[in-house]
Amino acid sequence: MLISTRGEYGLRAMLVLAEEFNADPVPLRQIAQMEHLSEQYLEHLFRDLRTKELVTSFRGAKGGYKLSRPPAEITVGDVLWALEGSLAPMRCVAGETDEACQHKDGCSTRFVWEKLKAAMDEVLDTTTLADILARAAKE
Amino acid sequence: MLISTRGEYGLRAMLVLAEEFNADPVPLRQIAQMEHLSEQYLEHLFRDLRTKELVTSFRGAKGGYKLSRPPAEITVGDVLWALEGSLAPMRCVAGETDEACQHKDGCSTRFVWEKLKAAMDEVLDTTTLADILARAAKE
DNA sequence: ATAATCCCGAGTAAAAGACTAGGGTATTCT
DNA sequence: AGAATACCCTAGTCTTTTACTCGGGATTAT
Repeated sequence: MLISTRGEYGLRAMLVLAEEFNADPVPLRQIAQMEHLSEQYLEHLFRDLRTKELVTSFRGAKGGYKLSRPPAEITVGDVLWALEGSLAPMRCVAGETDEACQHKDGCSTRFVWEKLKAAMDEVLDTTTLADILARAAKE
Repeated sequence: MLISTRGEYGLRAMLVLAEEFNADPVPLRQIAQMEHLSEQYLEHLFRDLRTKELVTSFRGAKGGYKLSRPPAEITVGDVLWALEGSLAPMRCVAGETDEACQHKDGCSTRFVWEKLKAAMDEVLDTTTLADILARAAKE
């Protein structure tokens, strides 16, 4: 019941890009060094971030990545969903691949998972990268 | 980022006991049959539920398990915490084994995990087994 | 041309998850 | 007393997921 390193590292990397939003693209090597992460591992994460159109890539020398949208328009949920796949506490409320609950007799626990997911979504969908930067700046 | 089968099965089993709170102890075999679960696997879960004092066991013929407290005094969080170990999205906010965040430069993502955990705890700590039964009865 | 980058498919080692096996112990019913 | 019922406990195993590494190819600035 934990966010994996994909989500953790990915969010940290996205915050670096958020800080550099008005500058040149940032190469992964630089992010890796700043955040003490494996460059090769980051590449995998960024492949997903790119296909989900959260970042734009620039190839070749002087290349790197930039956010596709301003930091205020990217939520934590966007990032985690792209990297973790799903953020629901239970498959039956994950949406996406709507695999029905196979308990005919009305799964009584489902409403708990729905409440839990709603509470999580509330935070994930309202917190943006800009919010995090603003919060960090105050300290 | 999912609740495991431990939490899922355990909660379902606890709901059976909640329904039978005023009756005789319920043997695991019966719960296993009703919920289509492995009896042996349930035994493992109930060991944890017992050490966390959520259920009381009665050995021998006519034995089984009963809730240690009324259904209105056992929350979903109690059950899941007993079975899943921790319910935080990130180790650094899990409490318990307080392993400090090793980012000296003030981990800016931490506040997200704290908000997320708070939102989850709100649901987990306020929803009781009695609430779930009441909800299920309405349908 | 060359160096700096992103791009991509495999492969792998470790950990976690989801159980099963098989014995022991306490209690009750007959 | 003895059989049956049930909890109790330690191991072990199989599968899936996680967290990476490896090695090469494509693209672009200088």
